[in-house]
Amino acid sequence: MSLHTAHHSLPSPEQLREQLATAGLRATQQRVAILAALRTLPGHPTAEQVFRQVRPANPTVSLGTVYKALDSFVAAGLLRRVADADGTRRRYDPDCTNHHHLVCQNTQEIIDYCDPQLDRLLQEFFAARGFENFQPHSYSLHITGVRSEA
Amino acid sequence: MSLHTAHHSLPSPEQLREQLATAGLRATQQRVAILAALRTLPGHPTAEQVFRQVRPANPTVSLGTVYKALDSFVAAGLLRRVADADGTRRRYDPDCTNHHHLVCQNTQEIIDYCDPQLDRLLQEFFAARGFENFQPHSYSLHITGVRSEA
DNA sequence: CTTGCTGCAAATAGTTTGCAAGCTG
DNA sequence: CAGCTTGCAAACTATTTGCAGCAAG
Repeated sequence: MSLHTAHHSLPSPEQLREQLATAGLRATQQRVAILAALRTLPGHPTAEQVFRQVRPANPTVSLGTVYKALDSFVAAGLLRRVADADGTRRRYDPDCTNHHHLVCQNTQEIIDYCDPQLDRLLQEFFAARGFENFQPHSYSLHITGVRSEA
Repeated sequence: MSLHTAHHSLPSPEQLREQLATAGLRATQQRVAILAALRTLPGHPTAEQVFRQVRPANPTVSLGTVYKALDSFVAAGLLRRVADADGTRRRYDPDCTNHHHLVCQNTQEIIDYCDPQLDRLLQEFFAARGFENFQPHSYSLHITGVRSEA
């Protein structure tokens, strides 16, 4: 079973600029660098992690700018805000397609998990069942357990 | 379909004291009051909300104590820490049995949702499927949508 | 009695905001 | 060149910590 360790080929600066433009955002150097970092970092990075990834090559970028850029990305739908297990910090999920999460109880590690078959199962289940006063829109399954060494 | 608006009958101080003792915690006045508040408050309260609930009747309880008590409750398995949608604050879920959540996109409201049939479905699905290097333990479905007026 | 718990206040962590100066379209 | 964006620092919010005194078992 594949756990979808997202390694899309890394986009070029031009592609990033275009993504920003399409989203209706100004393609500043900082935003391009931040978006690039998001495509590089695995999992669901925090603002701090993005900052540390971006900083070396762009010593002028400030943490505040990272926060502002991430906010604008979320508003533009390029990114999703997710809470980490503790709820102490915010994480950003660069994958906006619907997916599920495996959470390791020991390490707190969060692994993305895609499963169209599961999606179908849930769709069908709730199509048949339905709620009285709630219109479901999307489903995300949070699977808690322990990572076993393969 | 019932949405399980948890209204167990409220436990007496003695029962609360016993719950604490059973969990291996000293039954201080503060903890009894805090545990009582958790049984009263609907949904997934924040530390602040618990504090405001407890304070009037117990003017001596401090916010710091609420935090410490909640932590010890979590450690003892009386409570679950959950993150709110924003990930900015921590919430505490007094229901430690397995359940799912409906999240309203408009109001951010979180509604508990119990469904043994769904639980069974998930159990069966993952029993058949299995992961390569992950041992699933429990499943929690996060259903995003909009609350429609009934 | 003795060990853990409380209250207070100060410390920390994460995020937001205000504003002058800079860059993008 | 108009207006969004940046960088910086200060402000906030949520949570943690240190420690002397108190109380539960």
